[in-house]
Amino acid sequence: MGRPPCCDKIGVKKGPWTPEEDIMLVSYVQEHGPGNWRAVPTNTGLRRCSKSCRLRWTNYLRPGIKRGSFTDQEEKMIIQLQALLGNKWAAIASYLPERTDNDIKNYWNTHLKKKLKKLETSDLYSKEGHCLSPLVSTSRGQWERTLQTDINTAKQALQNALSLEKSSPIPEYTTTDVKPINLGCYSYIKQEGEVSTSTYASSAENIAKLLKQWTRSDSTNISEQSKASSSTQLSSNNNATTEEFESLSSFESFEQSNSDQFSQSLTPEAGKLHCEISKREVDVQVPLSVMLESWLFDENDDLLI
DNA sequence: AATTACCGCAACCGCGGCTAA
DNA sequence: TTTAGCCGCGGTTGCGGTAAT
Repeated sequence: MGRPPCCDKIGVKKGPWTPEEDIMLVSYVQEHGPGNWRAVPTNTGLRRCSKSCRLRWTNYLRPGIKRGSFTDQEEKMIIQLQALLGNKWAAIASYLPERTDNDIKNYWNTHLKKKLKKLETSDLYSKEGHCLSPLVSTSRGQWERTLQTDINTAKQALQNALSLEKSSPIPEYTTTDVKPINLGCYSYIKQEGEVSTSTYASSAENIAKLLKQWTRSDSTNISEQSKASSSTQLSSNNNATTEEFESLSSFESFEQSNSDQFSQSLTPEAGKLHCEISKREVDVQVPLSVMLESWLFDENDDLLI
């Protein structure tokens, strides 16, 4: 099936986004909310295809995206969720709402895959007598045993991660952890020589301001628009703005709005976990770690057949 | 100092699911 | 029922930065 690419129209721009384009896109999304992407290029005058606009928003401009290096907890979660779900990056990302699926996918491909490969070949690993990926198993029975072990391993690792989190909470995401500016845009600036770094910074601030105003003035609409924010890289060079964004930690609404879609794409195990999380989030604001813990250590868990 | 190799990340591409006409 | 178009996802590519030689 498939369809011809939407981006081979004449005059459609490709490549890194400029700050100006970012502002145009953010302004539009503020006004109309995310969605109806096909209308974006027409209504904004952006010479980008709708797909590119959506991607730019979801992977970069969307409020609440955490940038910088992954924490140990995040890393462990990704490893175990990957073992459970496979390369379902969007589903995995739903458990790490501050990370985009693209980020997680990149991190997996560039770091974790190698790490696990090393682990696989190491003596320690062979002593364990199992592997994290069911792909290496051939027979169904083998696969099921592997899956069982994987789930147990996942639980154990998450238990460790969560107990770690209790004793030493996940560090606050400070401005020092954040790249001051986007490298892609920075490279554009360097290449084109049209605008200086300070100009970009000012543009980034503008975007942050736009987002700030949006989240303030339209707070009732935020959940409907499936968007909320905690902090954003775009405001990283503006401490006051960052703090304001951190106070708006309502990614749960975003999670909730996509809950059904995510659940459908998950395995029964992960689906149950996800539904459980979603359900509880509706009732009360419970920390993710507590919900995970609850699911992980539920003695009546009937999924581990 | 110059060149090469590798790494990380943003963005693109193609496909499948879904839905409305 | 068929077809066309939109959306979202996963895989892949391209490019800038940086470490190694």
